[in-house]
Amino acid sequence: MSPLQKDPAKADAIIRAAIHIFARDGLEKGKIADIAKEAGIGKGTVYEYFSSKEEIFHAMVDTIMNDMVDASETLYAMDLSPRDKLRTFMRMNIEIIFEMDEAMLIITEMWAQGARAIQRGEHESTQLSASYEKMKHFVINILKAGVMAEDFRDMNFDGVATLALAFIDGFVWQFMLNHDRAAYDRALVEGIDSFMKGLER
Amino acid sequence: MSPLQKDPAKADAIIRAAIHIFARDGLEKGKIADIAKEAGIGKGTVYEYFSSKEEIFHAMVDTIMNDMVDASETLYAMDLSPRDKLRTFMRMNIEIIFEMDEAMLIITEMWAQGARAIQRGEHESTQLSASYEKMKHFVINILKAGVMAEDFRDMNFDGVATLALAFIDGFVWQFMLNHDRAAYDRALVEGIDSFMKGLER
DNA sequence: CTTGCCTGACCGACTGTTCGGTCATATTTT
DNA sequence: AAAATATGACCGAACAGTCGGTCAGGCAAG
Repeated sequence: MSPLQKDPAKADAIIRAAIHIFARDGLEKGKIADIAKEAGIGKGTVYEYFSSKEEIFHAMVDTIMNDMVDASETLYAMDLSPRDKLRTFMRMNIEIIFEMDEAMLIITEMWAQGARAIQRGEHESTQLSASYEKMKHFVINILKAGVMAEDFRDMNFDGVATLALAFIDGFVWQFMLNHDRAAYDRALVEGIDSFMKGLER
Repeated sequence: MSPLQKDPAKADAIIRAAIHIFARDGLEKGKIADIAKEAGIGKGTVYEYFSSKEEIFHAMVDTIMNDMVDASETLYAMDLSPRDKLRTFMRMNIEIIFEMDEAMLIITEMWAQGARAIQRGEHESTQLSASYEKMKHFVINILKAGVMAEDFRDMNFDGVATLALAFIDGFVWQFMLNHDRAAYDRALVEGIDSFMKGLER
């Protein structure tokens, strides 16, 4: 499971290479040989650091989700009124995810993989949903602060946080297949405005 | 790419079998042999109806997206006030997608595939986004009717429709990895309420 | 007999993983 | 200091399993 001892920097280089290759070719079609080449090492060496392709998947998801949660945490730490904070949190989160476009493709595939596992009756998919829960708690806390400050109406926090995260993901989603920057900006502004309006007292 | 002379019912049976197998095993790992067995025919016969695995993908996406658009169209045709219509449209659409859970998994993978193609510079991904545009237009028309009837405030229709669809997709998404029915119901009610509240005048 | 669908054994390309061997560097010995 | 030795990171050729696609023959209908 763990990047064995050895040189952690090299393990990280392999992960970065893997993100690049798997984003380009897909989880199944992405070849270990290509990852090795991309990382500037031999194919055999990859197996000195990770014992299987699957283990690379896991390490990769950890890296990606940590990056995402870290970014969200930074946004969450901003010193703003709840209203402005929520608005900025949503907008910036979307921007960040867009910039992590390679990661997004991988997460999409891993998500499908996790959903299949669940439908098969396995309950393993904690890796992705744990990160998701963390992000949801950021939103919930902002919402609670907003109600406390009388910025927002009273609400079911979990439901509204779900709406917020659904919007973020669904939005990124839609524009994965439609790189129309102008439409994107317009929709983002109006979408967030409309969402914020629904929170008013 | 070509549909087929031959027996269209058998072609359809192959598609249905393919949806089942690919949802279970993934697009890459799903085997033609398994699809044939599931459809109750020999592997060679599959190739009488489709010339390649890729062609099965395309036909499958067509079938799935047609089913989804048809379902949305039925909802869209309901005779309700814009307010109730939008509410019902969103709720029912989510229910329908949940019931098409196998299809959802496949669309997720195809979506990632399409996004990769676009990042590669190819502009092919019309198949999925065309259906998406249709659904968006249903929403836009309901919104327009709502403004006309003075149910809703004035708005940027495209932006709000994007929000609505993002919510639908993102919502289904979140619960692909978390089959908590109670949480799902609560979040859905509150999410839609909040969304609708953002549309008030 | 001819036509045409149907079949599954077969082929060959592909790729995750293994493993015996190489070599740069560290450590010990002289 | 220099030689001898030990270590383990590194490598890629070879292996073994997998699967999409083909095709020569089977079988039913007319």
